Amino acid sequence: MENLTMEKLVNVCKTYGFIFQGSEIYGGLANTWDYGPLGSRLKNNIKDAWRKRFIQERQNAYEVDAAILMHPRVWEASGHVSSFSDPLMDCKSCKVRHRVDNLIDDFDPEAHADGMTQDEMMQYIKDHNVPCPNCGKHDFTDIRQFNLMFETHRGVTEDGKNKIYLRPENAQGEYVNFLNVQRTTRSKLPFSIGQIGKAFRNEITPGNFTFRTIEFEQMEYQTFCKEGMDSELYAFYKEYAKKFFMDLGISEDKLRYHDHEKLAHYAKEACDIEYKFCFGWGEVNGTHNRTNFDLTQHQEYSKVSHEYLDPETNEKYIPYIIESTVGADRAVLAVLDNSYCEETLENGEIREVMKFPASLAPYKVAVLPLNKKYHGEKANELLSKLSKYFNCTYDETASIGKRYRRQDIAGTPFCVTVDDNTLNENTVTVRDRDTMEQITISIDELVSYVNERIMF
RNA sequence: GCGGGUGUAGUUCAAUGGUAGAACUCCAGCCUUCCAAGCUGAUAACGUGGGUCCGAUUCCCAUCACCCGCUCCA
Repeated sequence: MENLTMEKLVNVCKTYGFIFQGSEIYGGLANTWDYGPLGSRLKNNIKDAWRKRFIQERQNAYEVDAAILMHPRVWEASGHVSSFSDPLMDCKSCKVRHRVDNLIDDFDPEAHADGMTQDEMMQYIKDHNVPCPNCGKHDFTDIRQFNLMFETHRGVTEDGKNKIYLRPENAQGEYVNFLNVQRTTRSKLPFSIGQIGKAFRNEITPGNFTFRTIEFEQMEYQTFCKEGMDSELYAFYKEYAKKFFMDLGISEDKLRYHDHEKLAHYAKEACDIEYKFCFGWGEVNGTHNRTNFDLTQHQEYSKVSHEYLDPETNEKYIPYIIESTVGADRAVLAVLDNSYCEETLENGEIREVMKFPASLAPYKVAVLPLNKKYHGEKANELLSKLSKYFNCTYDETASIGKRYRRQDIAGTPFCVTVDDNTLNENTVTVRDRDTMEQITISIDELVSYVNERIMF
C-alpha cells in the first residue's frame, strides 16, 4: 500500500496477533519481538516455501539443523573472534563515541587502520594527536573492544577457558558438516547444504521493527563447487533468490540488486537483494561468492582435510562456496509490508486486507455459520474435515460482514459459510478474499478446490 | 551510542495535585439468510522504580520502551 508507515504496520501486527513486542509485560526488551498466532503461522509458511524452492525442488540439496553453540575454535577459523568486533572510544569532553578505525581512516585515509592492532591504533592516536571530529579536543578514553558475538559460559566457572558463543551466523554450521553431508549423501560436486536457524548479534542499533534484531533467523544455502563454476552459480543464485521473493507475492519493481563495492574478507563477489520497505530499501537476501576461504580455514584450524577428490578428473581440491542467505524475519516483514492493503468499499468503509499469496496465509479456510441456526453439528463436522487438510479457523460471533472483515486482515483466502444448502444439499458458499466473489460448491469438492489454489 | 520527542483500557483520544471519562474493539444476551447493522449489559488503563507532598497519573529524578534525526550495520 502507498503511504504505509511502520507505525501503522507495527500496530496492525500487534492488534491482530502477527507480532508482539518481546517481554512486553516487563516493559519490553529492545530489539526482540515475539510472533503471535498469525505471525508464527506466516513465518512457518515462508520457511516451508523456502524449503520447497531451495531444497525440495533443487538437485543435490540437503538440509541440516546444526547446533547454535559451536566449538570456540570455529569462530577463530571463521575470523569472527578477530574481526567481528568494533574498537570503540569515547571523547571525554563531548561524550561522543567513535569507532577508532573510522576515526583514524577519516583522519588519514592512507593510515589503513584495518591492519592495526588495538595498541597500534592507540599509539597512532597519540602520535598524530588525532582530534575528536565533533569537538576538536584530544581527550579520549581507552579503546574498548565491542564484540558483536554474544558470549556465554558452559560449566560452573566463568573463566576464559569455558567461554562459548551464540553463533553470529549459521553458515559455519553448514561448513563444519560439509564432510559429513558429502559422505552420507554420496554427493558429487556441485551440491548444496541449506539450513534454517537462529543467529545472534549483540548490535546496539535501532531496529525498524523486526528488520534488525539481536536474535534473528536465517534461511541459508551453501553450494559447494569446483573453482571455475563459482561465477556461473553465483549469477544463477542471485536470480533464483529474486524469483523466490517474487513468488512471495512481491512485484519486481519493489526489488533491486545492490552489488557490494567493499567486500568482506572472505568474499570474491557479493550482492544484496533489497526490498522497498515502507521505511526505505532494505536488504532481504545476500548472495556471496566465498571462494574456498571457509573450508581452507577449517582445514587449517581443525587439521582435517577438506579436499574433495573429483571422481572425473582425479583432481583434489578444496571446494568453492556460493552462499545465498535469506533473512527469515525480514522475509516475513517484507511479505507483511507488501501484503497490507486498505480498500474503500461502496458504502465508504475501509476494508483492511492482508493479500498474502494463499500459500502463505496463516489460515487457509474460515468456517462461518451464517447465523445461530447453523451452529452445531454440521459446522463442526465441516471444520473437522477441513482441519485434516489445512490450518482452519472458526467464527460464529457477530454479523457475517464483521466476520469477513476479521478474516480479511488475517489474510484468510477462503471463507465458507454454512447455510440451508449445507444442511440440505451438502454445499457451501465459498467467498474469495481478493475478489469478494462467492461461489457454491459441494463439500466433497471443497478440499481439492482449496488445494489447487494454495500450491506454492 | 548521541540529540530531540512521546508514554492513560486491545486501539484512538480526554481530564485531573484529592473516586481517571468516551468512542471503537473484545465478551455475554436479544435480533439477524452474506460483507465491520441495531438494542441491552459486562470486562478493561495512568510503562517501571524512586523522590517531594497529608495525598502524585499529574511535579522532580532515574530507568525501560517507542517515534524522528544522527551513528552503526565485515
